[in-house]
Amino acid sequence: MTPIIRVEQIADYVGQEVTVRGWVYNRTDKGKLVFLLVRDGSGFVQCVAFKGDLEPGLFDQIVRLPQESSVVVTGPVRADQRAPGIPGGFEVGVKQIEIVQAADEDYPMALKEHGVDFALDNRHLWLRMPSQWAILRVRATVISAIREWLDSNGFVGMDTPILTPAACEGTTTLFETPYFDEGKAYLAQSGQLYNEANIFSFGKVYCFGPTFRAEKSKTRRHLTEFWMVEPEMAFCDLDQLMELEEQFVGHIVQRVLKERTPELKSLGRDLSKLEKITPPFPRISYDDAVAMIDQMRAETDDPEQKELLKIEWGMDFGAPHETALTNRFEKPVFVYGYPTQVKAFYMEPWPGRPEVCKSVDLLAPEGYGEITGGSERISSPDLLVERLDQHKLPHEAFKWYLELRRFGSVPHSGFGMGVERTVSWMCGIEHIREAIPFPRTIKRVYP
RNA sequence: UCCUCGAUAGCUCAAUUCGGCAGAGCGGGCGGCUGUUAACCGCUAGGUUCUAGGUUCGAGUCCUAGUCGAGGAGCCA
Repeated sequence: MTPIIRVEQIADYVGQEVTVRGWVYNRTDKGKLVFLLVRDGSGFVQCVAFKGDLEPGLFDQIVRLPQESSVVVTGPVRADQRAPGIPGGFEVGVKQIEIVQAADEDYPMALKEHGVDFALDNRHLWLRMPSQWAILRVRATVISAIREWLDSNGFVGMDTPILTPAACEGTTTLFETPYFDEGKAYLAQSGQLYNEANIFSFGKVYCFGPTFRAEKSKTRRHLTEFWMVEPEMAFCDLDQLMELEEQFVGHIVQRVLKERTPELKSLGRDLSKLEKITPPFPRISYDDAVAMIDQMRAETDDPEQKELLKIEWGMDFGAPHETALTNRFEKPVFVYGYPTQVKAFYMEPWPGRPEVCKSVDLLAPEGYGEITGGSERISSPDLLVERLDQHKLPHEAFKWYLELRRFGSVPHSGFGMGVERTVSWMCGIEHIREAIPFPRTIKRVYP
């Protein structure tokens, strides 16, 4: 019996006869010779058919086989440097071919660049293109690496609710939905507050799921529905948080490199840049970061840059600031100690400097910007009440959250990491919408 | 919410500073080719130039309004 193989393992079958099941991605016919580039989900492999090797009539069908036709191909595997594909360098000589379905001839995705609108309208088919296939394979590995590292480092996976009663952080806009007799519920934009409850039972936890933000952001870094992993730890301060984050991110990058090199290469990613991503990561304070940006602003001659890089102590960083800052580093860089006024209500103040809080963002290199945001949380019940009042947040909604500080409060910290931004950085792609199978943006909920 | 840009064949795009016959490549169809890499060669079909007005002898092109989209600011992961 001929083994049915996956293309990603084809190197193990050189010289053997195998069966490959998949779809015709491209067809090139040259008279009595035809090349089919077949994808099977695990890779792309070239299948070569000679007219003389096949039953009369069958070759004529293959020559006319439309793109995306489903086929079962059987024949010997050969190593051949000329053969394209992913991983490439191998081909299957066609001895038998079963045409499961000859696809319709009006398949809309051409083997070349498409406009954004067209590609997104056809996302259900665009997913079949090698670039999208490669990116989403990297995404799956990023997710797997996230869970693997947390699960093997004492974290307990906790699912936090997606339907929530109110804003976790009062600032951003929420999607709302009717909720029986209770009035309205809101789609979660973070599981953090629930995780702060969870740590008092489990010590170290993480939640991982979709989050929703009705922000009217229209940039290459934003989705309205995106995936976020949020670890939270009891007995953890800001320094320990940064140590943990760099181990975590380093692990994810190295595992992607180990398992997804063919995919990254097919995307044209510069692997040497990722190979450098190992702990420790540089750490700079917000104060120093402001000074660095101010200096860069003074050094640039570009008037547009000068305007974009305007900064004063107390302002949050915009994308241009982050990009300028990270361009100075080859690794992700921690920026810690942001002004209290630009951050959420629950962040622990810096000892002796109430205008600064114990927050930290991790900014990815090559212009990819913020991939994690975290902080040490306020552990004092009195201070937390004070902050709720300052932010004009209702005590009633936060009653349960305040109780966490009354029954065994401890220093604790956590962060959130955006999966799509991380995947975009790994893959070196331009736009976050390619880092999720079916992107949701302010202008798109189809398909 | 603001700024900038865009919309022409199924797709990607042309169509001359300054208005004058609607074009090419890919994809489709037909034919050719035993090593193609988004193959190549020949033939062929394919158009309400986003919508509505306006200027003009004449508008894809100029003007007005609108629709849709893009990426940037703000906000954020």
